[in-house]
Amino acid sequence: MVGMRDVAREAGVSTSTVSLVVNGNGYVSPAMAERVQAAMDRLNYVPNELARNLSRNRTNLVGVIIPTIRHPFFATLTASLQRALYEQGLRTALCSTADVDQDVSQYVDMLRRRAMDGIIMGAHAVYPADYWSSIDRPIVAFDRFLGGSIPSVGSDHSQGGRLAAELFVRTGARRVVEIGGPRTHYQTAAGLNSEPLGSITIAGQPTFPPIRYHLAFERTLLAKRIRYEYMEIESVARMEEFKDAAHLAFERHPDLDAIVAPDLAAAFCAQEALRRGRSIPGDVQIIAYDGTYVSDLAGVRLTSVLQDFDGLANALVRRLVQVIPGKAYQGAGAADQPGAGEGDQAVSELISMSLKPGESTRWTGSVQELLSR
Amino acid sequence: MVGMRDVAREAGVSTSTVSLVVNGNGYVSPAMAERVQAAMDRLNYVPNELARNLSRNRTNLVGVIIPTIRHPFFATLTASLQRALYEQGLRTALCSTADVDQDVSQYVDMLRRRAMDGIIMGAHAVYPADYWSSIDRPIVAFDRFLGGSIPSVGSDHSQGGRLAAELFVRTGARRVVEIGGPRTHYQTAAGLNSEPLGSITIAGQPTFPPIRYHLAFERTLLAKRIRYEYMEIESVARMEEFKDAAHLAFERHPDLDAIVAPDLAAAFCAQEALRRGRSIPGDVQIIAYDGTYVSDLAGVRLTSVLQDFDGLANALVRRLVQVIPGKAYQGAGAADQPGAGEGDQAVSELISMSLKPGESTRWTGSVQELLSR
DNA sequence: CTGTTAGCGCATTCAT
DNA sequence: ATGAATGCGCTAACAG
Repeated sequence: MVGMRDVAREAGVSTSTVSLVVNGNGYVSPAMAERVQAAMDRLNYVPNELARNLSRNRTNLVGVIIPTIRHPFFATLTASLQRALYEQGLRTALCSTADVDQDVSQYVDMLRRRAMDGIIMGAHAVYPADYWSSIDRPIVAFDRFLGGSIPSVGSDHSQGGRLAAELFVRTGARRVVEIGGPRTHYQTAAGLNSEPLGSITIAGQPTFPPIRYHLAFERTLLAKRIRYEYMEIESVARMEEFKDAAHLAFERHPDLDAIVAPDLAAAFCAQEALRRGRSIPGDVQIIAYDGTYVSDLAGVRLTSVLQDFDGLANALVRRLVQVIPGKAYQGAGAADQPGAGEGDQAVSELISMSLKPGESTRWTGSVQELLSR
Repeated sequence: MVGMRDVAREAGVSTSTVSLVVNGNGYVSPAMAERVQAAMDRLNYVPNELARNLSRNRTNLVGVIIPTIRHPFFATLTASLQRALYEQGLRTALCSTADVDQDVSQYVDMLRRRAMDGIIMGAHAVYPADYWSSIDRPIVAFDRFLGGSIPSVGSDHSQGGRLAAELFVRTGARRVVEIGGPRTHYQTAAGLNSEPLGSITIAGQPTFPPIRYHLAFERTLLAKRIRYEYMEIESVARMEEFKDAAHLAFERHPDLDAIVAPDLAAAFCAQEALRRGRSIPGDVQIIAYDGTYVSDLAGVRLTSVLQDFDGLANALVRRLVQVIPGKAYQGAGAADQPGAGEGDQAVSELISMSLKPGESTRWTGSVQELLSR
């Protein structure tokens, strides 16, 4: 293997000079640069990143921890994350817990051992209150709280829930069913922080895990005296559950006239409705919550409350880079916002959701206004 | 940061002893091991993998190159790969080309610079004939040929195509439409190897890229004088195309009575058929080719010719590990097959496909036999 | 069995 | 602007 010293010898210079031209850091006279470059070409020199990594104590690898990459939601998010990371010169290590049947702690260990520069935590895990903060390495959380000073980014589910609920209110829904994730996740999310479930403010910071969506949705509907039911999905990783849930929703609540559900479940609901001879959106209105490509697979184009995947990814990566020692965020961010340099240092950041019109809900005049929000 | 020498000093031993207990390699007296362990705990020692990597010239990272992780097919494959890799102590670097809008060569560079121990190449790319072999680092190809001695693994599409065709033959299909990937991929796959398109043997090795499926399918049908059309999808990365293709299939061939298509396209076809008031499988039979969870989203459970994702992943990873210097495959493999140690050294390996019964095709007596193959 | 020692390949002070 | 020297933290011969 040809190393830097070989190149140096070939070019008749020292290794440090070679290093400089390889990394384009300090100033090297054009003549020298030329000679070194020629030597590198001649010897077919390829820099060794292992060595560079050890020197700079960095990997340029970020772990993305999610339940399963097979789920379209996480696949979409991961795709956006990969792009956002790449724009910062970072590579993506895929760390799905369910696909490998492995605990999150294995990935955290890699972080500790410096096999990764940081992790983006988007999977469910129950740990003592100080577990995450005690790691003391770059971590950001997606759609959840990991405690104290660990930054987190997520969609503004409070707003999303309200959006969905108001759409149903304005289109005259009377009997609404919500299909959602495990309630235990909500419990632990709030419980570990010793906050009552009803409270949606933690440590003075906005709170965004799905519970907010749930609460905002429920609250808005009940205020209008619309009947409302919650149906729980056990595991996000088992996709068959979505199908069962769709079936059960109609079985248990034959008189339902409106459903909001994660888009995979929403797609199944649409099929179930049609199978039962109930028209969409005449008899049953459906809102897909999330808005991946799946919402187009249902037969009808599903109206959806969609998450801004690119926005989420950008925010997550920006936050992560901020906590990686000696790393600066590249591109539009804090720098060009005068005075905003240290502005958004709140530990959590909310990315707003939007309404994507489809054919699965009615569109009265008063609904149009929701779209422009 | 506390390093090995600190631990050594604390335990009153030398660094090499510490190294031995950390890695559990050589023999250390239990007493020593105990003392070292205690020192490590006391000092909260965490080994630094960057240093270990440099020493051993290894990353334990494998790049999985695919077009896009958003596509359910590649998501499913990637999930299986991640598991298979993890079982060999390897981590997964996600390298999708379309999601990042980046050339494959960037990832190959990482491989060259030793940022990864190897790559699994599952994306389309056009390079000169000797590009891949000249890299001279661990590479295996998925469903394609990269030239000379680079191992490749893929589904036995020849068998898969025959399976689909024979099912249609036996259920009396008369007018069949196949929806498939870009023909240019076929062309280059064969073209670069200077092989006529009709030939499906390259360098005496079995050939498996999708062209085989295509050819086997076509051949079987034409032998029975069944009318047959091919519809091309331009880009695998743009999922809307599947929807358009489904629409076009019915538009261009109103008299079709059987379709085989990648499962996303097949799902759309099912919806399109139902929308046009054509019953499934009465008027139109549909076979989903691939068999990810998507084939269950169509409303009817789609009959599918499915790829053995775990089998593919295991084979890919086994082959890759074989070409990683100084690395041995863990678990069931060559070792316990007496005499098979060096047995399957053919450059390409075919994983067989199977038929998954569904509601989208008819099931006559003579069809049952196909299932047991 | 354990300690000593010499790298792994590059970054990066410092003098010059 | 360049070069010589030192260190990153660990592994693996080799010697004892």
